[in-house]
Amino acid sequence: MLFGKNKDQDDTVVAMLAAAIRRDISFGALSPDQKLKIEELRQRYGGSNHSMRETLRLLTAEGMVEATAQRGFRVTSATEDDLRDILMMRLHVERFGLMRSMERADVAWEGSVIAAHHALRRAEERVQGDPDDLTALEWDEACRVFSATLVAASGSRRLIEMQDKFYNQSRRFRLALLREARLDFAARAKDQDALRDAILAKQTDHAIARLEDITRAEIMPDTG
Amino acid sequence: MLFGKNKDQDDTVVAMLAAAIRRDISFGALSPDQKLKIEELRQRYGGSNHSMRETLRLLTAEGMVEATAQRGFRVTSATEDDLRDILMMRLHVERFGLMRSMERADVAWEGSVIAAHHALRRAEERVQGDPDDLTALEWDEACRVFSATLVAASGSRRLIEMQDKFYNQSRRFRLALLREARLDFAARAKDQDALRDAILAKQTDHAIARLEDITRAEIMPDTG
DNA sequence: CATTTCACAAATATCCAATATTTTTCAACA
DNA sequence: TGTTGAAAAATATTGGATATTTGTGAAATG
Repeated sequence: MLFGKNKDQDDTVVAMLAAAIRRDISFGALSPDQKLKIEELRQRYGGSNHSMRETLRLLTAEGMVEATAQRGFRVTSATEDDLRDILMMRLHVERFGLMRSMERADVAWEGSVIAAHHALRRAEERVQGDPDDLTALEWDEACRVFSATLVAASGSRRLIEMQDKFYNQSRRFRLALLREARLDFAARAKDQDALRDAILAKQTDHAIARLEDITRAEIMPDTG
Repeated sequence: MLFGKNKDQDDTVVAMLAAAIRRDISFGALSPDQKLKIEELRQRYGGSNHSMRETLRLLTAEGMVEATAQRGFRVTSATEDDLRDILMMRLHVERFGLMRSMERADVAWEGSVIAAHHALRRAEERVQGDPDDLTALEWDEACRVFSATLVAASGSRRLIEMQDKFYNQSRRFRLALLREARLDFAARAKDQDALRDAILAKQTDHAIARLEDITRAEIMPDTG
């Protein structure tokens, strides 16, 4: 029992469907505002009509899909304003979470920050150039883990959940930036290193400022 | 069908079930951590097994219900820590939203603040003593509208949604405080008036401080 | 010619009943 | 005392069917 593995993973059909559709939305295979008809989705992803409905309801909760009564589901729109709104919220959550994490920091958390930063650096080196989808996915996962680690020691379950939710919503935009080669990897490396160092040096204000820099660069990649 | 009433409204079965269960959780008819078996719920509220599943999935997204794979649903637990976490998040969201609203304030918004404050004051007067459920509901609704109004001009759809979500989660605790007569209505009136005045006077810092006072009084009602 | 109306097709929401899978219970067993 | 392994209970998933709503286009109206 002590070493029982975590069985709460993607066991269920609904969870698998959700993962597949979530990924396709993130990669743009399902476009913003696209109508999601149950029958078509079933043909593409499998599952029964009810499983598909439940899946879409789940994705609606995550903000990837929007539902209108009596008018079905569609992919959440992704305008410039949406991007700004999502990243603004994510920054706000992560800023607050990072502050709290730094207040409650212990050695284990500092270790996980270092580890996540290291993995991120490696992933960023690998993803430059012309990455395939798998490399892009690994890079995105490293980004996700790094961001999640920042708030992991905040002690607030709901804050952690919210960070995850907004990260997922921002993923589409981030992958689009990567595809279009609009990311300044040199600047990112510098900011990420500075953020890690500020965290380890317990310079909260400095860390927050670096976090803001990193996020802002994803809102306006061509100006800063 | 099962609920022959208000057919003219756009309410779907799932939405009606969700409203009923949400209310019963808020009022404590469904206790924290209580197992929610589909069959029992169907007997009590009606609906098919799928509608009920979808409803529970919806409530899960709102944080009122928790789901575990292969182990069904249960009412979200409501410990002292949960209360603190929820109110901390709500305060954080409302604080940020209020700041943004005050930056972008216009006459229409100021008017809605005044209106919401007025309705809240009336509702608070009426709910003192030994209120019945309907009065309590109306009071709660006035509280909700007032809080929602604070962030309504923030310009961020997601911030507004988040405020609503955390308000809904905090409702249970607030109604419990009312039932147990642990609310200091005199202090609330004073704080609410001060908050409204600070908003209209565009004293952001002061308004934020009053908002914090109000929220803190709901976390530790007997010490403030 | 523009507009309204209405029937019909498409899509969505819901329900009933049945099967498969997974947990939980509990008593026999070493 | 602790383990094992069925039986029982609960959950997850499916299929097919029906009601309800929405969208569309042609005929009717002024």
